[in-house]
Order: sequence, then structure tokens, then C-alpha cells
Amino acid sequence: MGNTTNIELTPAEMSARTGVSIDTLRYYEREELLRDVSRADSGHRRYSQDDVLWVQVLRCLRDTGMTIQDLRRYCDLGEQGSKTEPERYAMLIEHRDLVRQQVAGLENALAMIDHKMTMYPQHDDSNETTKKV
Amino acid sequence: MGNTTNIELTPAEMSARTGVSIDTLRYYEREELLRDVSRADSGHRRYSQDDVLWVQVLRCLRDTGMTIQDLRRYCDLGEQGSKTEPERYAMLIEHRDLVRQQVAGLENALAMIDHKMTMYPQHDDSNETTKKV
DNA sequence: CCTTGACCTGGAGTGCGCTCCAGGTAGTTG
DNA sequence: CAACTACCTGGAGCGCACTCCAGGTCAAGG
Repeated sequence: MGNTTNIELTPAEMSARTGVSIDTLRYYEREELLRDVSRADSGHRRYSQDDVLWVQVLRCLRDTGMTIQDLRRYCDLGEQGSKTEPERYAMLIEHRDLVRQQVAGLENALAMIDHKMTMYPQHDDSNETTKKV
Repeated sequence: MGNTTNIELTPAEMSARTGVSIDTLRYYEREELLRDVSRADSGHRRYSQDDVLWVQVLRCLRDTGMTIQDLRRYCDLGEQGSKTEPERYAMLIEHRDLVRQQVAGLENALAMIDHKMTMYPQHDDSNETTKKV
């Protein structure tokens, strides 16, 4: 097994893999959500497979409303080793609960929207998403 | 049945009833999401029961991500009478689908978070929301 | 009459999460 | 060598949805 140096991605590749723009990747690095990104001799970034995985988690948490600040906190903890695991775990639990609340809220809203829709005569409800033309 | 003039609320009362700040109520009016708010002789706003209901719907739509711009569009249509009902209905359908997508996305995220949490040893999962102390 | 408090207006400021830009470098291609 | 491309940096700019502020009005109470 030679050290195949574990596949490194250029910024453009990383952006393609994760769906996160190059600018945003740099921004995350500035904000310390993405740390120790390695560099080629040229000074250009080289993202590892782990970076890809982490950015995916990062996006997942961002998409569900975790703030940059909280994410930085989470990273800070990660850097302090396994003793901080309880706190990181707690953050995830708290966030999960928050997401559950979001879901509940959205479902409430859905009911209200559906109700509002019944106020209109049309009633050609038939799942418009599946509609052709 | 005397004309009890249909209960009108002061800005402070309106804010309390709807949970929307006075500033935001004014902002919504500037943005034309809230129209024809009546005034007392003093020039002060007086919100009607209908205003309360509409602001509730408004908040519901905002909370689920409808933009101010789209809401203004919706209001514009409303003002143009019943001929625009199909379009308004369509907006609601589109938005409902969007909310459904949000829910789906959140549920995906939940799975990812749950998965991430299994990476931690603790496993004292037991619905922390219900936790005492 | 003076103060107080709730409200008014137009406009400026805020926080968030990006996104864009100018000016520069490093490696590759013809 | 010139041109091109991909990337670099620090810093400015942007869009959204509010939120705050200065300076003023108006009605009620002491």
C-alpha cells in the first residue's frame, strides 16, 4: 500500500463536490468553520476527503438554521479534544430539538395554508406538483 | 344591533395580539403588506379584527419563507378583485409545495444529525426535551 | 400650564450570510 | 516570451428583514 496521499481536491473540485461556492469555502475558513486546510506548494488550497465530509455536515447544520457562531463554537470544542464530547453532543441534541420544532411549525403553517386555500373556489387541489403543462 | 364599530386596536394592543412589533407593523405597512389601516382622529393607527387575522396569515407565510416581495405581489392581486383568485391560489399551492420541500429537507437533516450523534459515546438519547434539571 | 406617554414620520442603522472585487502570483501552453 | 487560467489576499458590497432614532404631535392627568 503506497501512500496515495489520500486524494486532494482543488477549490473548484471541492466546490463541485459540495455545492458550496469557492468564495463561501474561503469564508467558512475565515470564520474558522473549516480548519487546517492543506496547501499545495503554489499556496493553493487542497481539500481532503475529510474536508468534504465536514463541509457536508456543516451545510446540513447551516441549512437547518445553526448560526455561523454556533458552528464556530462546535469547531472550537472539537479542537479541544474528546473531553468536550458531552458539550458537542448536547449542542447536537439542542439543535435537533430545534429542527423538530421547525418541522412542527412548518406543519402548522401547512395546515393554515391548506385552510386558506379552501377559501378559494378552485379546489383543483390535485397535487399540483404532479401536474403536467 | 348598534354599530359597535367592530373593535379597533391601538398599535400596542395589535402588537400584543399578534406578537409582531410596532415597528414591524409599520414596516409591513410601508412595504404594502398591510393596507388601509384606519386612523383615529389623532392620526394614530387603529387596527381592525381583519387586520389581526391578516397579520397572522402574513406571519405564517413569512415564517415559512415567503419573501416580502412575494407577499406584496399577493396583496396586489388581492386588491385587483376576484379575477385574480386563480393566481393567488397558485401562489399558495406553490408555496405549500415549497414548505413541503422544507419539511423533507429538515427530516433529511434530522437523520444526518441523529447519525452524527451516534458517533458520540454518550447515547443517553432519551429525548432531552423531556429532561428535568 | 406643564408633564407624561403613546403614537407619528422619514430615514438611518443593524446583523447575518454570503458574494464580489482589485490587484497579485504561480504554473501551463503555444 | 506572452497569454491564459486557476488560485491567492484583504476588504468592500449586497440583499433581506427588520429595528432604531430624532424630532414632532396630541390627549389626558396633576
